[in-house]
Amino acid sequence: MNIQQLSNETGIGVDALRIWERRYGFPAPERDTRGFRIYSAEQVDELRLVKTLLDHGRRPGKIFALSAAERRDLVAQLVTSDSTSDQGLRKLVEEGSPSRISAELTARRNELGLEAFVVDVALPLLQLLDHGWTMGRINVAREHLVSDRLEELLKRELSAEEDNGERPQVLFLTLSGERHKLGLLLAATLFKQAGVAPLWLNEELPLSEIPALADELQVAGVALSFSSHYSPRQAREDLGLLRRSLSPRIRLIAGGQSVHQLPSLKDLIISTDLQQIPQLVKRHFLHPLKG
Amino acid sequence: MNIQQLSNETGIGVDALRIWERRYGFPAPERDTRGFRIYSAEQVDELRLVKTLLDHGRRPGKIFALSAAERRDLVAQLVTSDSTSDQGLRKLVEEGSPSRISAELTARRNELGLEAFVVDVALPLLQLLDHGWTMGRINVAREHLVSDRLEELLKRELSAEEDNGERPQVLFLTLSGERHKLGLLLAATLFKQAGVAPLWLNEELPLSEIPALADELQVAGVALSFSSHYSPRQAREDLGLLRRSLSPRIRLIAGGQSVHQLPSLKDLIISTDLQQIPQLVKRHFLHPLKG
DNA sequence: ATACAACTTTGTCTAGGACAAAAATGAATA
DNA sequence: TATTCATTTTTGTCCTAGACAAAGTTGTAT
Repeated sequence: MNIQQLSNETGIGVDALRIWERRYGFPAPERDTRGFRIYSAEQVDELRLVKTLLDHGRRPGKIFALSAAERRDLVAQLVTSDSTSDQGLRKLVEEGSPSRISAELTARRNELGLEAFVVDVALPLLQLLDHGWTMGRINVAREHLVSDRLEELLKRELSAEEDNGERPQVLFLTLSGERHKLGLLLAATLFKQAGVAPLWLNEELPLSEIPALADELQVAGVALSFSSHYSPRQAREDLGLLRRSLSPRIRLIAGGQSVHQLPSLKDLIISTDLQQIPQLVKRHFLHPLKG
Repeated sequence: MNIQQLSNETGIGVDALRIWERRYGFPAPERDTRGFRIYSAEQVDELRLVKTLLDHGRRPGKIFALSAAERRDLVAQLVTSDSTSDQGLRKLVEEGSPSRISAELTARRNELGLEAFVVDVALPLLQLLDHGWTMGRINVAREHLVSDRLEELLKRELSAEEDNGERPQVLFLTLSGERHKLGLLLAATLFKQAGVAPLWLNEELPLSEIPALADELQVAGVALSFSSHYSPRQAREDLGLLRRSLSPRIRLIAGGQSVHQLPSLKDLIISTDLQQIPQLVKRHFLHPLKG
């Protein structure tokens, strides 16, 4: 695998890969006849672990000071503890066929109702996927297979017709560079359940486009999420800028890893817990004066 | 805008941008205090046009020999869909509300049937969006708003239950780094209409994961698309590698800009025309012995 | 404990060079 | 005239190595 492909697969920049080799001597790929780097499958796996550690806030200097085994242990420690006791769910993730997965998820959704499904099935499922993937228990393909079925189900819920037409509209989207959308999708589903009309924008949008769009669509709020891939600093800066350029009557809601320990900004709603979304919606959208 | 952002927006590689400046003196961006390139909005627009010309087969040497006005004229000439006579569609793109867009698209789909809808509405719509965007007529937000509604509709078609269970399964996906999925989604819809059972993977997948997945799912084929953002060179290499690592009985289908002028590989089906998908499916999937 | 200054780490940019692959050109042949 | 083949030109992706601001860490003084 060449350096460009590796960069695509891991999300680590080409320049970073080269300078790590210069400074830390790792990764040290083979070279082809032209002197071009060729990375082995083992190096790719190793770099995936490195990326996970980076996403959890460790710095390269520390990471490369560890042995491969120590890195593995550390990752195991950091990744959300694998305490999901739902064996059915685990089995589904590890070996279910696409149609089995869809069927099982749909069955659970109907049995539990949407709200309980999101909190007790969808969220644990995401954690299971995340954990299984970083530890190498399940491969990327498997992860996508499962998460795509969940996404399909949730999107269907989102686009289903509602009873009345006078709900406040809320725009759900991610900024350019933020590719993790499933968490936000869970939130959007709960928002809908709680009484708003979610408008889901699937594609990432440059910050500068948002104020005009929100204005044009006359939404009551804009909800964003920032996964661990997004630097917290950047998230804070973006949210500040967005708050200032957005009309004051439009509520701004942020969620996701990178926003958990954010010093709260003025007129910014931070949502760290899916379970509190119903209250959040009531307070900020349905009975705004009582809040 | 810095060089990395520009590269993301235009799909032109960072190295290409720098070497064009070295060789042709264009683009010649301002520099900040550190000597870093800063591209102006005009240069970004200009480079979008350049990219369009490249995608139409012109070579940089020729492109940069032209004046800005000549380039604009040439693009106007080359871009097909300005001739889309469907004024309703154009108006919808430029000023329809999300719900209006969804309603209109659904109405047309029901009126025309799926096949005609894809060919006569969805495809022209994509071209209209692409054209409007390259010429600066519509902004990113608007483009996403419209394309997301179309995506929603098509996904619903894809996940709708079919009559019988014995269709050959085909896996639809894009490789890591390829983010344009709508063209492939149109194709998948037509594949379904023509009698295969499409399995849509929404998230990009590393090449190396595909053979095992295809095997596990027992699919009859794998379909990929490569937009103009994907370098044709890379596309060819990837397809060659995939062909070699995929079980020979699994058909491999490729589509998209970057694959149009590809010297045909052995045992690779290249699909450049949506209209021919029904025949393609018949020949390769339904009556494979007659082909 | 908190604030501030000094130091260290890090990734993204810079420049210019090399070279294979693709495209264009030209010459020779059918 | 059309087709093949060899040569030349064009082109983008990789290479090395250096610079520096921004982010993170440490140490000191309040």
